[in-house]
Amino acid sequence: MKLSLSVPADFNLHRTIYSHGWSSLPPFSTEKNRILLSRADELPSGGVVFYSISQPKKKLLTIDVDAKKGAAEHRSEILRQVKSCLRLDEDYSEFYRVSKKYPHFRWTAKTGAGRLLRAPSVFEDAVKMICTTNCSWALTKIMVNNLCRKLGKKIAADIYTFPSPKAVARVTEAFLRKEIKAGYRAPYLLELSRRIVNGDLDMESWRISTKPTPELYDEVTGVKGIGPYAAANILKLIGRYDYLGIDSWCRKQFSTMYKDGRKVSDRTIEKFYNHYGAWRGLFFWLDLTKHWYEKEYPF
DNA sequence: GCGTCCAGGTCTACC
DNA sequence: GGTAGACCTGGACGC
Repeated sequence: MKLSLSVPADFNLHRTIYSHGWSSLPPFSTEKNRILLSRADELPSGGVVFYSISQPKKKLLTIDVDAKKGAAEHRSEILRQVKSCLRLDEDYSEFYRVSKKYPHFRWTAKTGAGRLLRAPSVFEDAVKMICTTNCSWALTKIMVNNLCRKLGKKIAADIYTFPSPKAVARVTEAFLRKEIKAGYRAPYLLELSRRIVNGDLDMESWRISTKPTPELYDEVTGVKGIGPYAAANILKLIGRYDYLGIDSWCRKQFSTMYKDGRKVSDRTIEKFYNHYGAWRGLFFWLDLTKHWYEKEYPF
């Protein structure tokens, strides 16, 4: 089954797929030499699907739903998931208007950069974000792969969905430590999942929250295992760009770009991007990753 | 092949 | 409010 979806004129699938590392973590996957994003999904209705997204025309996406790898009849649900992951319902015209004021950032509007790929659920984004903390990218990939393979639903050979909060909540801390390789993050993942299942935590409401960002930031950092770095990046995937989310890679990259490799404090970096206002987190990220598209993606 | 060391973000205890 | 140490793993390195 093939679905079509019209997209805003400023949308660029290539830029969104490679906006950060999510496209190389399951249940997302990409293909070498093709601008194509695939995903295995367990839909809110319970159906499982596998689909691939391409952009044959500037204002049109094609979604190829593989009928052999899951039920293909969930048309509206699939479209809703794709729109959410690719940030198609969000308006970036204000961001591009601001970016045009800065010669250093005029390229963002010209290339359609800015939409950061996200998962259909905040839960998946949050779990993955915790799995990026205090470890190498290689270990993040191992943890997320294990989560999908051992707790997700199998769709086809080597294709699994991301586990639901319920699926994570029913395993033990020892399982998460040893089988998923989450190590000391295991109690964080377990508490997060169990709080969702018990109804103590409604992460999904963060995407539609009208709370001021600092208030939401406090709520996000209130979840065990989510500190300043993870919270800032989760907020970016919600559409709030007030915080930078500086990690060791960002510090190094900033230092290389602007300080001849000298050590820099986070305060210096924050001051550097402060005048970009509510969009500073997005300017910060696009600035540090601009070279990816000219050289090679690091994930 | 084995042992040691280091990097990485967050939490907790302590000052 | 700031700081030190623990947490855990993979990878780099030396032997």
